[in-house]
Amino acid sequence: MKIEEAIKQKKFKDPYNKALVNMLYTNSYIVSHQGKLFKPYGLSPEQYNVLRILRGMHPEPVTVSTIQDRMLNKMSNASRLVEKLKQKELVRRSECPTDRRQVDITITEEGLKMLAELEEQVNQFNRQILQLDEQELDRLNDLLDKLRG
Amino acid sequence: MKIEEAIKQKKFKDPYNKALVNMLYTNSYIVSHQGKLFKPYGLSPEQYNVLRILRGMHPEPVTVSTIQDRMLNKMSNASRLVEKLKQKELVRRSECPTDRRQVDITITEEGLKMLAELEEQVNQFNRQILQLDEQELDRLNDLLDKLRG
DNA sequence: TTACAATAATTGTCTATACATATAATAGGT
DNA sequence: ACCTATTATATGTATAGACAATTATTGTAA
Repeated sequence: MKIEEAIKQKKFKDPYNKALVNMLYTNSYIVSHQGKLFKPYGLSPEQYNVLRILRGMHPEPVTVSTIQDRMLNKMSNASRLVEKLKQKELVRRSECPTDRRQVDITITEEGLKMLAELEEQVNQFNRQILQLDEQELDRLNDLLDKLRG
Repeated sequence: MKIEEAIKQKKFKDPYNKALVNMLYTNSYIVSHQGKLFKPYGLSPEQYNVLRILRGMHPEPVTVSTIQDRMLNKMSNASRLVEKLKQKELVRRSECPTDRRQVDITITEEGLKMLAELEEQVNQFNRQILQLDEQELDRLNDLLDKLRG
């Protein structure tokens, strides 16, 4: 469906405005569906992302600031997300031996198990939610990379 | 900057995963900059969007559910956003004469004035934040429209 | 070594999203 | 007219995003 129909706006000021609106709308479309996928597991999309980051380094621990660096949303609060994951026993925190300011975060076995359970569903979801073929995905990735300058 | 560098992830499972991550990351990039633009005016991006919707219909009033329909984020809470705008006297609420369940929302003169002040800044912002030429913007719009199926 | 700047993480506050539920008014069928 | 379903809006609650401020620790330079 064209963005004009989706938000019932016939005209846009210029292609810049249209593309910006289209980005925001499409993101909201993706995120709202994604939320439903993770909900049965009691995870938010950002919590899932943090688990992915931790698994990528496992069994090495990762500091909170490194998590922050790699998060999709740089402004979100890694400290609090980690706290939520810890309450669910999906991650472990320990004082960093070389720098007492830092906190080492490690994914637990339960965390890894949850990711494994989600793996196939997430792959299917990605294919379903993005109705593009591989060539179009490549073009989209290029355009987004260029968009950010 | 390529998405791989931006979030320091060397590889992605497949192009679907990469495009999804790229969408989320790029959206976050846009929204965080957009927030700074509106902040001096005490508006959030969604509040701005609601004002735009109301201006589009002015001087006709618009019901809360119509606003909801046209919002970029369909899951957000139009009722509360309108309440915030009313506190700033940027919109007016009045009972709909033909259906007492509905509430007619109209943008005030102050609301129109604020939009007018923002107009040029927003246009410049859109051009700055999207580092693409017009042909690329068209392609991006097409891909996003197709993406949503 | 002491003083000050820089860094890592946490906490507080406001706004917004997501979603469930509540309240009130209207529409439709009998 | 009456009952019920639907619709429009509002409200409650949990999570998250944006951003300022705080605390604790480390680095650095006089």
